[in-house]
Amino acid sequence: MGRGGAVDDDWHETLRARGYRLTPQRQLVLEAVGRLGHATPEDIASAVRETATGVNISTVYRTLELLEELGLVQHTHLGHGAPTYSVASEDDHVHLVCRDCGAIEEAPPEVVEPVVEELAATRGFQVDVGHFAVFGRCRACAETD
Amino acid sequence: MGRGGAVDDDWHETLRARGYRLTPQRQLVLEAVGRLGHATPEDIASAVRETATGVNISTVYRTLELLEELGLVQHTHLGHGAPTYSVASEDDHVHLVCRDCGAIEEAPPEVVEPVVEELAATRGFQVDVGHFAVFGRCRACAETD
DNA sequence: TTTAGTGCAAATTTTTTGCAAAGTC
DNA sequence: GACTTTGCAAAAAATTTGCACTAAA
Repeated sequence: MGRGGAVDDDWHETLRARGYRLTPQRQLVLEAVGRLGHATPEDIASAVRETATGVNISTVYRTLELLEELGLVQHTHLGHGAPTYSVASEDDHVHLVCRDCGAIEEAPPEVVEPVVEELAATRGFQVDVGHFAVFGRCRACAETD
Repeated sequence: MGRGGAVDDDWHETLRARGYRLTPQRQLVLEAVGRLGHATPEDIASAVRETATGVNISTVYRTLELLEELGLVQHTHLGHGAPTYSVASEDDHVHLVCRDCGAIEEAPPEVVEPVVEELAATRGFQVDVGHFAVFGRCRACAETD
């Protein structure tokens, strides 16, 4: 499931480099984010609660905020309510959110490449592909219709 | 400010056709949505409160839900917290949200045309261009950096 | 030991819901 | 007059914050 041993230790450095401490809660939250993929703070709290001693929900919020500030995780707004978190080291991808069933598909960034370039060229707008959210209806829902 | 007289009356029909009633609150909310552009329920409530007798916040929520169901308004998630509403009769457009200053630019749908077509062809995913939200940094913020 | 981090509980903020009164058809 | 809608207030989420206690370094 890993993508090389280095990643597993990098965050220790990242934390200490800025004077932050290494705690089991932070480790658990980071692991959960990686394991769950797109997960809301609530999802993460639940997952962590099963796996271990338990991490308080407010600690989850605080930890996610910290990890995001450090660039270890990032959040994306997928349309409904809560933002979802994922580890930043993973490849960026475009999110396809189905408005009917809520399913989330992912597509490679190349798909939106032409748009990204055009916006940069014509408007100087630098697209953050990781937060690129596309709404619509997935194949399954379109056919059910 | 109008875009033809027909539009002003159409919604009366739309409401009555389904047995809904025509109330000043509904009219005020719909007007405010059109006037404000991308507005949160809260924004709309404030705007309406100034203009008239006042419409309760819960009525604003209920009205927006109804108007959306009728296809008169639509909401878009632009990244931060609250969804924003706009009248559905206006041309669809792509939202460019700056992650630094929060500014919202709009781009014509042609910009994302190639992406829309590719997703339809390869995945059967029907993109709702009106909800297409692109995150990134606007020219001004990129230069300030 | 010293300072950061956590848990807990209370405070906020945002949206939803129940019901009686008021309004539209 | 019958049946919707609204306003109000309370109920539910979803986040945030203050503080005493615990734990890294």
